[in-house]
Amino acid sequence: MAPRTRKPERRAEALTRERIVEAAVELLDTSGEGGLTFRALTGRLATGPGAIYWHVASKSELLDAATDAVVAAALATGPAGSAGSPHKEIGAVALGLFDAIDEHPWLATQLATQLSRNPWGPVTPRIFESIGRGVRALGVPEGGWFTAASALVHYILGAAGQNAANGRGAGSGVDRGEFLDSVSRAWEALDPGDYPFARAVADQMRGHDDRAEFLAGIDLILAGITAVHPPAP
Amino acid sequence: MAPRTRKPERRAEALTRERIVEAAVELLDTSGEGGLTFRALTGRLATGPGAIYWHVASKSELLDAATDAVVAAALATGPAGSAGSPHKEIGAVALGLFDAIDEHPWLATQLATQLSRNPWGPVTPRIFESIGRGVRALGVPEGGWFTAASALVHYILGAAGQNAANGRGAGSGVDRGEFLDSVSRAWEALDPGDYPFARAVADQMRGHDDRAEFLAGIDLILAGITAVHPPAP
DNA sequence: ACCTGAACACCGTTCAAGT
DNA sequence: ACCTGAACACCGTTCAAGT
Repeated sequence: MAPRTRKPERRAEALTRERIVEAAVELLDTSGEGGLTFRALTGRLATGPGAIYWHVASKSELLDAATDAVVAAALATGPAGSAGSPHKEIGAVALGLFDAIDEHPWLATQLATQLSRNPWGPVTPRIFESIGRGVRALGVPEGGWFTAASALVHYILGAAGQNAANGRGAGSGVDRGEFLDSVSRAWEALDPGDYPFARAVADQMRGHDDRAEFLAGIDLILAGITAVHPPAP
Repeated sequence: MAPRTRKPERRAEALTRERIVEAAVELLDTSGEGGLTFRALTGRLATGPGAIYWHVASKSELLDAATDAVVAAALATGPAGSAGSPHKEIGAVALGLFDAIDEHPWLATQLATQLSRNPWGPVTPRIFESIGRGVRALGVPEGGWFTAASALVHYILGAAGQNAANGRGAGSGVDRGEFLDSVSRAWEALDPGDYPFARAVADQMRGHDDRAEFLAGIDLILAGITAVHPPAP
């Protein structure tokens, strides 16, 4: 037993970048964005801050790594091309990200922060790739790939951010229906001269289903792509 | 002179919530997101932290107020309905936000943060209203208003966040062409098995124009809206 | 090469005290 | 009602020292 110590893979003791990122994700999931501190991290990993800084350059690098790890996992489900149609495949990828944000609420803010600080980091090509395959399968001519994929990616990230706080009501304690109702009433109470549209739409907002609405937006963009690039007959 | 002191409006000395928000925006513009601290703020306003806390509940409320102020200003240009067509009007609103983020780079992160923390705060109805008027003018039936406006708003916010760092190269010191070129080469160097699409599209990415690409995405969504809701003959 | 942990500079926020 | 400013708790990061 314990013969050569050649591959101590399973040792929980070894401090690696991976283990640090893992612990960071757990802390973020458990205690939210404010929960990730070097104090909490050293406590959980039973080390000092110096040990963490040996593997990771800064807190923001750690956050980037956590974000990348969660996004990669979200995009890895669904073996690429598994869905029936390109349309469905794009929807599946989008919903994968949507659900990841639902499970890891900190991801919305962090994705936005990371993408606006470093828009061309590792996360962007990951998402582009998953969406892009669907775009290509849709029959869009090569010249339109970048624009079509960009539009979808931007929509997905924007929508995901906006819908993040709507989650399954986890933590907030307030019922989602009640919450939307109060927002809807707030919109109805806006100045009629300044906000005619918001008031008119308040009722639709009240009853809307995040997921369905999210997919309806995808459908709208796909319809636009098809209209601009009609499939060959 | 100085007869009754009834309306000391112009006195620079009076500390008001407005003046605090104004100073916060200036600090953010000058020194970036990290530049807004209560120390810097008290220095600039010549007071103590307690004075600021009398007018503002917390730093995050102050950030929200700064965001709202800048967004309101960005949407206020263009007297609503001034553009020729609904299509152009939506484009103008979108570009207004796009440019605001270009001028205030911190706005991208802050918008994303605020919208994912409090998606139904004052900023949302503002943007919805501006976009929504265009949607209505487009002839979309009332039942489709919420979905169409949501799709546009989400796209705009997502794209704006992603493009924020591309600004006029202000601060970075690196030429934009050079920068995109290096990113493009990085994408071309990705694993061919894992990233076929990203590699194929790297060249289009290299030469792309943010603004034009942004508007092309708007066009795509508008085409989708028109396809789903064909205008009455 | 990897880890320890005390120390540093700085932060948001509070609050008793003033006017 | 509005402002002052010292004090508090906490944070990310560093670094001389250990193994």
